Amino acid sequence: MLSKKTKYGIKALTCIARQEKGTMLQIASIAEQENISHKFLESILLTLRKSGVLGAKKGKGGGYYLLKQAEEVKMTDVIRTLEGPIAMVPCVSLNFYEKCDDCPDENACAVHKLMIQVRDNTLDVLRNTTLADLV
Amino acid sequence: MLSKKTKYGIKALTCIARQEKGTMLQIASIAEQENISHKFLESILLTLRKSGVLGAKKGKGGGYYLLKQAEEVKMTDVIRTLEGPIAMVPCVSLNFYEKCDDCPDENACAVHKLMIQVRDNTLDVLRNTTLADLV
DNA sequence: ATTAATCCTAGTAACCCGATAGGGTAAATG
DNA sequence: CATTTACCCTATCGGGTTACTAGGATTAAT
Repeated sequence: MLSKKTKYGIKALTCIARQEKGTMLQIASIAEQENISHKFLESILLTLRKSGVLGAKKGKGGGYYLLKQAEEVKMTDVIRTLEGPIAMVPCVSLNFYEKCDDCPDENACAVHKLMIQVRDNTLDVLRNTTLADLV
Repeated sequence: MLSKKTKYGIKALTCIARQEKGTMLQIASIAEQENISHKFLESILLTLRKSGVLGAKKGKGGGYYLLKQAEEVKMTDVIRTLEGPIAMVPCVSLNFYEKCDDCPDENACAVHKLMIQVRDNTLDVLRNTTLADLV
């Protein structure tokens, strides 16, 4: 299940991407448009800024803006930043790999085999979808 | 993330499927083979029995056995039984649909659009993988 | 100086997951 | 028929995560 954090994050990004280039969008404005708790959204945008997708300007007239072209913001990156692993099981995760404590042999594991396929198909979608495709 | 419940369930099913037809496999035996807590596995197999995939025989010499051909046990069914929805967001779930409380218009929602694609790709894999493919 | 905005740390209530406890029930065996 | 074996079922609990909140610090325009 996708967390609300990720869901809100993607929605916020599309809001910002729809903005004319060079203009700012404020937390309050996004929160109202998308029915998101202001404070919660604040923490989400902070994470996105730290990850390098968003820039922010403080003070009066400040707000958030995209640092990259919308075409360059891949969904894989956004989801990994906000949600964590894309794989359904740590032992098939590319970026967050972890061995299972049960399972002496990964290659013999039915779940492993199955989840690699699921992961590859999901990655295929997420890698080829950018923010530009969503606005 | 796949819950351990589902993970263990799939592993247990493959154990049972590997068995010669007509023979029983006991909880204790599966638990030991796959390093799963005996009691936890018990509750998982119970769920699978109630869903109609497994049959059980009580008493001495009892155990679990497949009620269907391994080729007929689709991963979609198993996962829906143990994990619940396959979709990453309730608003794109076929079997567990739920409207989002934010989101006035689903068709205008970026997350919705994206997650439908992910769902379709995942379903494609899970529908075309049966227990027989995993043993 | 004041106001408006982001930045940042901490905390918390509610929920879910994995596991356990403890007995109940059915069936085979001697 | 008693005993043992193995599944059936409910309840509970600790720990972790999620979604959200509080409260102020910092920065920048007016």
